[in-house]
Amino acid sequence: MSIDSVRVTVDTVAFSVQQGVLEVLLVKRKFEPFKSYWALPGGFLDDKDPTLDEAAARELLEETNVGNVYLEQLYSFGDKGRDPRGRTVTIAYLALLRQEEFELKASSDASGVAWWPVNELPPLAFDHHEVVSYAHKRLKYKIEYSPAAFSLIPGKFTLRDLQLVYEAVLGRAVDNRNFRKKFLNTGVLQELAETSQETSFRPARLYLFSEVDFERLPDRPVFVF
Amino acid sequence: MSIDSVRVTVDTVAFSVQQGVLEVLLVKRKFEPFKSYWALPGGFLDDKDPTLDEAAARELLEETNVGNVYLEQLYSFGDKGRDPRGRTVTIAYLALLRQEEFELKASSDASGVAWWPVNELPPLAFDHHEVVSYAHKRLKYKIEYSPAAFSLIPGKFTLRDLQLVYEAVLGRAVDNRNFRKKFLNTGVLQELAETSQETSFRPARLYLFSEVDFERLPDRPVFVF
DNA sequence: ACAAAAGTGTTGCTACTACACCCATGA
DNA sequence: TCATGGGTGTAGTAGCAACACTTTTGT
Repeated sequence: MSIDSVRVTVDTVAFSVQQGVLEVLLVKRKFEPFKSYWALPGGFLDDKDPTLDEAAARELLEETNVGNVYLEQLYSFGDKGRDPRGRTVTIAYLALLRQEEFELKASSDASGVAWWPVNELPPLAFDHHEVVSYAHKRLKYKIEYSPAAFSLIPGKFTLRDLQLVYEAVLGRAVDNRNFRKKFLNTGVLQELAETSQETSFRPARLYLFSEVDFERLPDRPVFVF
Repeated sequence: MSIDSVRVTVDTVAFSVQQGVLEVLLVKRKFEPFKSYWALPGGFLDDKDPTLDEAAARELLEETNVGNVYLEQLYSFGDKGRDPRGRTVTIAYLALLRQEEFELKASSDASGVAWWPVNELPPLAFDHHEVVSYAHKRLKYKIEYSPAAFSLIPGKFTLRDLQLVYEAVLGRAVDNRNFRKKFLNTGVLQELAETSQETSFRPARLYLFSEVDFERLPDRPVFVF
């Protein structure tokens, strides 16, 4: 048994939607292995991290300056040979956030941080392509029965904002009549008196997501369209 | 950073249904920590294991003599303090099987192996209660949109067998008229000419699960009742 | 008046729920 | 003939998909 030669990292697939495009947060590696490749933000589990979730949050903050976001554990990857330095188990996390809320800042062991459209990724370090595609698949499921979409839009949003998130994540158009009807019927949207102003055309009504009303829904609400 | 002090184990929550009762496979620990407590079968990731899945299968076979079963990764647990020996990350697996197909055999570092009803578990080592309850929750979901239930019954089965599995896993009765109707309509059951004989009352028709027909179903078929 | 997106209603269909009784068999 | 599960049908309802046009606003 080679217990002590196993290393554990915690990496995060952070998604956001920008102008209708689903994007992933990547950092550019400054050191070997995979020097100058783009990779998921993450790093070694530290014995001081109280939990894996906190380790993921810590690494994400250190490497990209993104903090205080929705994070959930995704899957663990541990095939022999996925890291040339030796046996490495990576616990992957999923994060959902709004780009506008953060100013990206690379850590000293990276030469860059950037958002990349999930459909136009550069070559990635390790098996990070596989990790991203697993995360994307999971997000598609999540968005259909959880309030995950609301982590990707501002607190006050229009129905269009919400629909754009669904279309970006699912990768297909949805019927907007049915979309609105269905979402308004769920009762998880709180209509505001305000309207969005930034447009040169008809202003749209703003809504809030109501967490409490969401909790009142049946076990597995379905937001599919 | 304390990279080398992190240990990785792979533990399995193996479920089966026996006479309408959902049961979990446990081993009795022979050594400290938690000596003589019951625990999930599992052990340290070995550098020779090509994948985590294979590590889980290997440990399950070594510790209980159960092999060649449906296995899927569940979740990773890594809170500080969950193992008194030091930082330990456990990658938990879910297994589904039929008790009749295996003869349990404890490994030399265990003093027993047994099936325990999930609702009457003894005190467990480490945070294994949490792991089991996570696995149970996941199984409830899985059974509703995947053919997981068929891993818990023999190849040839009656609709009653199938219904008992759903009731055991979900922990509630289901309407048997609707259950039959719905399942027969999915088209994933192949009716056989044979009937089950072991009863002292009316024999029931036997069915086979058709994997190919299952693949033809929509993305997320729903077997909920 | 034009461009752009906001917003809305109806119809047909499918699929779910709820519910109660007769049937076949072995002992 | 009795006990036990095997097996079936219907009616009401809810919710989904498909589909096109009018409204509001800024320029």
